[in-house]
Amino acid sequence: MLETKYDHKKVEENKYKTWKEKGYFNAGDMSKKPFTIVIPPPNVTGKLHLGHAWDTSIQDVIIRYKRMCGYDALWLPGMDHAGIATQAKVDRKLKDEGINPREMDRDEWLKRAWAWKDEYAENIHDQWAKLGLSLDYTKERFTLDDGLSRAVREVFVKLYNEGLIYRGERIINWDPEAKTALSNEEVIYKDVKGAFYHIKYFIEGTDEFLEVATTRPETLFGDTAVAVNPEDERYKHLIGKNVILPIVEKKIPIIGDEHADMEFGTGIVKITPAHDPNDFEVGVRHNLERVVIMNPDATMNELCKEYAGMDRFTCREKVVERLEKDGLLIEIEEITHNVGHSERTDVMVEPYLSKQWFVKMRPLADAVLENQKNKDTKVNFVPERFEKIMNHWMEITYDWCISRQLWWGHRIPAWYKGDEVYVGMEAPDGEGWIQDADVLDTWFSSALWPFSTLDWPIKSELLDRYYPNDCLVTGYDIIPFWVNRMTFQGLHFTGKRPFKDCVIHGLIRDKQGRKMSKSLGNGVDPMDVIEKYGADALRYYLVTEVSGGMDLKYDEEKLASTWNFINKLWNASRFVLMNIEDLKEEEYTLENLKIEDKWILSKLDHTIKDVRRYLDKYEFNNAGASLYGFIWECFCDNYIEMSKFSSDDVTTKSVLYHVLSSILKLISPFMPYVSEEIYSMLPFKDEESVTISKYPETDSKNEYSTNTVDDMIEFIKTFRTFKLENKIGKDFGVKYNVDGDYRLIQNMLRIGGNEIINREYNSSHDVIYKDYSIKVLYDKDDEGDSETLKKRIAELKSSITRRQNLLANEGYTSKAPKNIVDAEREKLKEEEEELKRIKG
RNA sequence: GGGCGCUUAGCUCAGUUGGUUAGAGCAUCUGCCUUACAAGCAGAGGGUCUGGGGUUCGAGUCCCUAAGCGCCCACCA
Repeated sequence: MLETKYDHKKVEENKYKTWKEKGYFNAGDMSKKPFTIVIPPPNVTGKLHLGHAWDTSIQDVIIRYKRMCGYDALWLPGMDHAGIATQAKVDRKLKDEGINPREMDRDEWLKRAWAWKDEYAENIHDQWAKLGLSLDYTKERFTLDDGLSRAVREVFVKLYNEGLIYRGERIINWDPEAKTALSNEEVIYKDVKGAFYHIKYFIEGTDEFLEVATTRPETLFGDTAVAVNPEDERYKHLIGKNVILPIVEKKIPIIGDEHADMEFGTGIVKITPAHDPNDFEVGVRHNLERVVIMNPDATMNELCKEYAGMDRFTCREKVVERLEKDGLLIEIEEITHNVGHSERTDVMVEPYLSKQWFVKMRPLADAVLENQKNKDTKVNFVPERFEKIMNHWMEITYDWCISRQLWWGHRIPAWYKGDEVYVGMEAPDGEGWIQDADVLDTWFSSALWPFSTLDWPIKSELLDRYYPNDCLVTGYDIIPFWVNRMTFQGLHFTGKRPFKDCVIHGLIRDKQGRKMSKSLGNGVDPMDVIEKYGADALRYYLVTEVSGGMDLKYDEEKLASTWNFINKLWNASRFVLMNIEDLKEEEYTLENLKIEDKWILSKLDHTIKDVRRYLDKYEFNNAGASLYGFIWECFCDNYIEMSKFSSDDVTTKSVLYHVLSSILKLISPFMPYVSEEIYSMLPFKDEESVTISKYPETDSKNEYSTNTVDDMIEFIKTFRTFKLENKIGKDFGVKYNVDGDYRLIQNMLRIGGNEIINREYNSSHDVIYKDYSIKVLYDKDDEGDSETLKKRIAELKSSITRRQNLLANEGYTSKAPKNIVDAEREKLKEEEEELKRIKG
């Protein structure tokens, strides 16, 4: 028998291991229709956070539901090598050991990185297990696996041969800490206090100067022109002349270019083509020299005279001091502006001229935009609005910088010999070829995840059967990084969308609404939550708390209340199990149903219908609310109470059994542990585990009208309210004013017998609801109608007036749908009758 | 600058294609140890749905508009 209290620790012990050993999570039943989800691979950098718990819980609910619905459900697990993030962590660890990672042999370093990966992958496995995720580990993948690496090379080589990958010298976002290029998506813009330095650039051979305003005076070493707008009346006559570059004392031309905004600042811009993306474009138009003035670590290089070797920020100070001394500094205007920072290392990104590999995005993005117009082949976002985010990105996207100056990742399959470049799956024959030292952006391999995990480019059974994936679940924050890229790569290489549905959830925030982050220290470890409330509570809370796509404010009180809900289910089960202990399978029957049996079976049927409908639409909050209401209100508060008066009846037992086992199945995708625990204690069952049982289906046999019992319940409530408001204790009498079936009402109110009048009372009151009317006899000191009665009369009167007015309105009766108007008339009639009865 | 979201009970959130008197959990108040559960039960109170305008017989829901909060994208010499 069950303990009186739900103990999540006991319940969640050992079950996962059994499920895994039994192979419940393994896909491959070819007789069934496949349903696939591929997990968003977590980074092997560390622990899973609450966001992962949310993301994976949603997926587990979907996949368990589909599995129970009879699909060959594959949920493929895997992890991401997470290039820059992992490399930074491994480097830090090495530094802590006193080792300079960049002085290590590359292969030695990689050994350390793989050791790190193994360690953290185990952590993640443990956490997945605690969460109870039904992953098919036989198909687990890692982005650096041989197969996936092959897929990466294949894609690189093909895109290169198609002219969609190229190598070029461009201004890229440079992370001086990690010393690597970054993509635009890896740059976070933050408001930073800075200044406009107004500097005099003297016009060659004159005493006149141009007032140039810049936020980055230290880059003047790389200036190769000064631009004014060609339409600018103030300066256009100067175009073609030269200015003397301060400190450097070099002549540079004044050019006319539309990049110079007449309205902004002084209208004069210094042009530094090697250190600013806009200036780079200007440089291309005017054929300007590109002078790189920094080293990869963002210190100034040898072109910067005595400033060489200085950090860029120190250099700025020194240059400003020097300009001031030379009388070239006009003004320092303090401003706040947006400056790019590296997503991973948080250092200020340096726009930097360097040779990198790029994916030419335009044709790939256009293909996505085209495909999204086709209802049958598009990626369906849930909620729909997130499609706009992808489409917008596709519209404005520009070439993707994919090379990273890191060690941890897929080596770029390009080899160089002098000026020759070879791109191929394997190293070219012949002597003297040197492979590109760089690796690919992590997201390059992630972009292939939906099919590279299924053996692509090998045309295997896996790929054939499980691709496209049915569903992808992820947060809206990684649509640009990942969803978009999977979509264009999927389309380009398989000719199909990578997944049919893309279910988007929000971010987890703290109680104040702030994003959870390491720096704020407001993060919550899902393992701590599981320790305290159990995985079932955490899962149910996360999955059902908010509607789709919304952020979730983490609130521990809600977990406590979810725990209470499970405890309620636990105790209801305890009651049922106690009552059906002796129920034999062969006795089980749903014949000879009493009215309350029909009522609960019908309510169950509705719940099944709702939950299925909501789950099919990925509306987990609605599914949760539906289950919660059914379990607590319909089953516990009403049916169980009613059943206590016919507990020896084999039909009652059968109904209790039927409803409980249905509840366990319905809730199993959300709460796999507790449902399993209780299911295992049923006297007989369809399957050895609820995990592999069949998800309940609606049954037209159970479509009974629930009105009668609903009305009785309303009557019971009215009666109780009356008693409470009039402080009536146990001493009162009742008289039945109207004939009818009062059995349930009597039982629930414990007023057994048709008539109880123990003695004379000085007061009485009719409690009436719809077809039921009971006179309550009691002692009362003061006179007059009871509050309950007054309230009901007032309620009825106002409602009747409202309905009369509504029905008198011709616009309403002529334009509103007939069934709604009829229902209105019907209700009016009922209320009028009730009022008449009350007033006697 | 462009776009998106949010604003509903004290708090956290639901609210299907417009259709009774807007719901839930927590919190509050009242009464209960009623043998499944006091982490519970039975009740109660609490909302001019951010403001303004419009469409409609009818608006929390659709349209316009204003405000506050949050996010995304772009620009910022």
